[in-house]
Amino acid sequence: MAVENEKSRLDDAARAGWLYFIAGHTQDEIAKMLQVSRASAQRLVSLCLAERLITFRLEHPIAACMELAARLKERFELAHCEVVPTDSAAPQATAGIAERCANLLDATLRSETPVIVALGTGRAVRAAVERVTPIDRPNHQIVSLVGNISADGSASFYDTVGRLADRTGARHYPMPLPFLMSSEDERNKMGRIEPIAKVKAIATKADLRLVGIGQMDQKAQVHVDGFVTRDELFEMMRLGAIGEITGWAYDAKGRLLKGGTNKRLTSIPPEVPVKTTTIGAAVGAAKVSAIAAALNGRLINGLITDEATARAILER
Amino acid sequence: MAVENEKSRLDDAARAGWLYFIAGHTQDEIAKMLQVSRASAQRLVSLCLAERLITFRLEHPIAACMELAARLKERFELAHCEVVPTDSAAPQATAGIAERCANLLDATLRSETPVIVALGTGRAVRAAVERVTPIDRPNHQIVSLVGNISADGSASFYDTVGRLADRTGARHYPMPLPFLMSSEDERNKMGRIEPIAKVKAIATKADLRLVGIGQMDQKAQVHVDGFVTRDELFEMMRLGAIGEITGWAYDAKGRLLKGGTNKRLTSIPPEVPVKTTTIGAAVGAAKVSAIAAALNGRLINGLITDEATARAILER
DNA sequence: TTCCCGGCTGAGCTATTGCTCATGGCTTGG
DNA sequence: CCAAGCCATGAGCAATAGCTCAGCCGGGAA
Repeated sequence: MAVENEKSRLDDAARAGWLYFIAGHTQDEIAKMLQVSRASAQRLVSLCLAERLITFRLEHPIAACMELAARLKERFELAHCEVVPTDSAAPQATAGIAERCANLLDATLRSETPVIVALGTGRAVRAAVERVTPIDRPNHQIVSLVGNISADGSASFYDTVGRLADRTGARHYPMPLPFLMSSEDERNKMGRIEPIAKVKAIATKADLRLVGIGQMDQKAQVHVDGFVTRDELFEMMRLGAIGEITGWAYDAKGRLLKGGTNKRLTSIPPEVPVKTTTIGAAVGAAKVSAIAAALNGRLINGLITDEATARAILER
Repeated sequence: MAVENEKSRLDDAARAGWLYFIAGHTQDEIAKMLQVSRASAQRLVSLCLAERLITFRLEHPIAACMELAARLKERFELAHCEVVPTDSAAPQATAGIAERCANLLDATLRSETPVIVALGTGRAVRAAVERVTPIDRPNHQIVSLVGNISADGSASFYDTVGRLADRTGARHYPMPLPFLMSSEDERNKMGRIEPIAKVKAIATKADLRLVGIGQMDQKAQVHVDGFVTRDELFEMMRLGAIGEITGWAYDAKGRLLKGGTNKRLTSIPPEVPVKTTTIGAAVGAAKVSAIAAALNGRLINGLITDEATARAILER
């Protein structure tokens, strides 16, 4: 009898679910049809869901992305995660994630109360800044996490901070230092001088950090862009470097390396474990290890990537 | 650009649909996530549904039944249709449909305002009456559509009207006539006498008619039960009889036959096309033709059957 | 350039849904 | 047989969703 009742209850749940989701009736109508109170009809619909009698199938590429994002968020305890469809014509293209990053920046900057946004390196970050909707927010602050004076003394091409400030009217704080100093000692000295200390102080209070993630292999962006030499790169790789964020190299477990260029790096060091919302933006098979390491080491607590990369990270 | 926008809109719709149906967020939350107003989020969810980006799958035997019922209702313009799972152990069993018929009777009889229920023949109808929940409704009326005096003058075993009246305290009107009279003339004469005319008058005003559907083959219930002889049955079959409702034989197109036993039948003739809610209750492969003909001929505007039978009717 | 049109948007209202709580019937164990 | 406890029920309320309407924006024609 108990089993009988149970079965008939599930039958009714299925009926209610069908009428609700498939036939599109209201619970009131269903209640009348099944000769029960509306409250019971509601319970039946709930039961149908709870017992997984009904399943939803979303036939759209986006569905897989949402699913992956949810899994990444869960697995790495992320505050934010977005996965965009992979552009099959150009799997490395940053356009997709840049759009999402821009959207995130838009959302953050839209706030009327002053916010501080800190920016790192990376093509995606740069592209994102270009896509930010112009808006007038003079009380916001944009701060750079990396030195943006290149070796020859000119302002770097990567003047993302300036560009973003242009678009928002926000005060901006570029880091008036070379990417690398000539020695650890010199780096430490520079870190103490007033303008640098001020930038650091602001960066510490950032509400949002948006950073690129670089892999440390022969095609490492920091090397390609001429910030580190071939020898420096190789040394870091020998020390176990898998990836870098704002120049800070870390190993396969996401631990910042003690030696090599990290000693002379002027970039603002990542908080470990991260507390501020720190979104990593990166795509591509080459970056999978670097991204996974950053996630594991809690160097970032947010990720914007594409479907292929997300899948690869989860399958490791 | 138009295509671009369209695509991105569908992407958002898919995202919204995923977040709503799969992740279970509210539209308010989704609005915040997607940086749109709640109204827009609602539109996106609607769009997701409208564009059939999302589909519902109900993994339960009942789902197929609901689907079949909906198709039957549509196809034959039925006011009411129910399909129950086929009892694979006993495909002819009327238990399933009887339960539904009883439920329908319960619902009808529950009304406080007086209703008139008319009953026909059939095992399912009889079984349904037995399952009706007792309730006190002295102002309802239960009327028989068929003569319930058998050839030997005793009250028929099929005294469904009396049984139902017992359970409801309703006034009841059995039809005090044999199933068949000896001649057309006699039948017509009887039809005019006071008590019979009164029963007819009440039956005409019935709010609900619940009838069985019999097939006209060698195992026809009307013959098995001894209401018509073998010869009479064969004659009706020769005249094209496929099925019968309250004894009234009809052909494959659902047209009532002019000759044979129909001339001597005391049952109240079906309205053609039917206006009163008239529910046919029948299951079994043998009855498929008879049911289909009744549906096509608009002899009934409601059907309670099982999955196998429903499927067979629709596949004809 | 200006005007018009179509479609999108958000505000605000109403319908629908989800949930809580008090009640009562039913089962289980003594 | 009775008592205790469990679960289902329906009323009523708070949250959520759906819809209408007026206004706005962008694109195209004069």
